[in-house]
Amino acid sequence: MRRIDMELRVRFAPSPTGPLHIGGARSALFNYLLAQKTDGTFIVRSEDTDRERSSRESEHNILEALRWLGIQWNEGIEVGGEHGPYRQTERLELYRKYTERLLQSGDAYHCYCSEEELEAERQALIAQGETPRYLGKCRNLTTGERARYEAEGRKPVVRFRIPEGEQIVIHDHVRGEVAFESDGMGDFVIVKSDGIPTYNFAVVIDDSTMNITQVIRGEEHLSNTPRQVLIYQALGLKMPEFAHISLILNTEGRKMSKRDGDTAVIDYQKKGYLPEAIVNFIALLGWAPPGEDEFFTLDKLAEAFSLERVSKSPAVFDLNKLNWINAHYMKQAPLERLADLALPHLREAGVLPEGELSPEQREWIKGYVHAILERLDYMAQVREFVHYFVGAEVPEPESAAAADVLRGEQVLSVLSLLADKVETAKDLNGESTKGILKGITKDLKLSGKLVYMPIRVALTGQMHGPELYDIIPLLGRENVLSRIKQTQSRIGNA
RNA sequence: GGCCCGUUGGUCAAGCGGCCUAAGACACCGCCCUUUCACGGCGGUAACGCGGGUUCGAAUCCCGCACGGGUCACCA
Repeated sequence: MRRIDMELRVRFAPSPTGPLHIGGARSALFNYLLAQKTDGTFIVRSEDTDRERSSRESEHNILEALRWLGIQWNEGIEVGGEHGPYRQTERLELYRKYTERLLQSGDAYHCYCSEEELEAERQALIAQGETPRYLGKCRNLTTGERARYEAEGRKPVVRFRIPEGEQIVIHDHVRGEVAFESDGMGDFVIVKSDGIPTYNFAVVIDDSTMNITQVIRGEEHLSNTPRQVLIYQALGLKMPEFAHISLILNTEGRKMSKRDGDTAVIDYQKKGYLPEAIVNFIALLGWAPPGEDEFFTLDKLAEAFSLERVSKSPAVFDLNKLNWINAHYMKQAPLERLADLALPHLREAGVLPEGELSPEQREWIKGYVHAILERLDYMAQVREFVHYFVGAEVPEPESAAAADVLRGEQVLSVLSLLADKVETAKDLNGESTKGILKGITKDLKLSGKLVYMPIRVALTGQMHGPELYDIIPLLGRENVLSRIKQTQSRIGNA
């Protein structure tokens, strides 16, 4: 066999009717990984035959999401290649030719049934406890009958003629051999009355003409595969190999749907998750690495990936684990990058102005992110900590216990000494703050607890939180003094 | 409803007939670290859906049942 015959060609073929979902991203990823691993070709095309719901905007969004994740394609939309065009609506002429062949050979025929007629047939079958399907009313129309329908102005669809009594066996790389009987299938529509092919037809022509060697897609396509196989056979086309990967479920064990909250890649991008964390996480849904290691870059994934280790059972999307993985990558990321990521969320929180930032502001963001990094699962959470670090106002003590801390007899002297030291400090930074705090315990001969806790509550209203030597410099001299003053007067009034 | 797929701890999963008195990870709980919390370290609780076979031996193979899911569109 020549090299060219052996080259692996895989594809991701989303329908541009919405954002890229987590499940779609995983399908794309698995295809991409296999192509990378084997030096094959990864193609992205668009299945936009649903004119009602498809949009260029969605297509663009999906492509952007793939790029953001780092999933690159070397052939297809916006990239080009020898097998284009890569949008189904731009390939109509091609489908027409194949339709003609099927019509000629008798493997397909025109059907003039109206929606009402079909619906009535469906209901009747359901009432009899049978599989709702098309029974083949128009299978053998005479020319006269056809002419009469045409005269009525009916626009026909083209249906594929399902052979009787045939068994279709699919060799699936994930599921093994799966057998279907042709008898339960009705003749299905391959070309709609507006001349646009349906998915099951177009996908066959595309995969075939693009020389796809492996079709890796979601399990929801498994039941449709025998229909596609029949078309390959009728047309005498070479069939790709199949691999159907299991679905991703929500916490209730059902297929992830919009109602479960964040199901699109963009949702996570907006919340400030890192793309490498998402990739790592979804790779682990339905695929198990050979060793103990759980952290994989895209390159490492491509090295380690294989269909043999893809599991048959569906996986539940576990946000906890995503968060853990994301936190891991955040701790490794350069502070500059994290600061950029934090920026939009801090703006939204109203603590940073729009427009260009001063170098001091940039430094402040870096300091801030650094101070709270270990408590973050994803970047949008930076908003939850601003009250510690921003503003002249200190929140009321969070609890009775916190209020109690401020009732200690040493508190007022601790606070006024702190105010003195902060006011006179040459430079307020982490180091100098440590010195100040230590100095207070020394000067007043107090235990650490009697110093640190009241200061914490006086400055933040909270019993817990980030290190004081992070809070104080970031808060800034004025805010610290103002917060101290505020607490002092609260104590005085109590 | 017919057809198809699946079923190991709460979750992701290893396991491909003896190495299993079933690995690892997330979550949870406890302890340690930290003059707070978090991070980190150490430890713990927790699973082969049920019933039949096959076999000297089954989480692993076969059959049935149950449960979950997918599909049966002029959606993809």
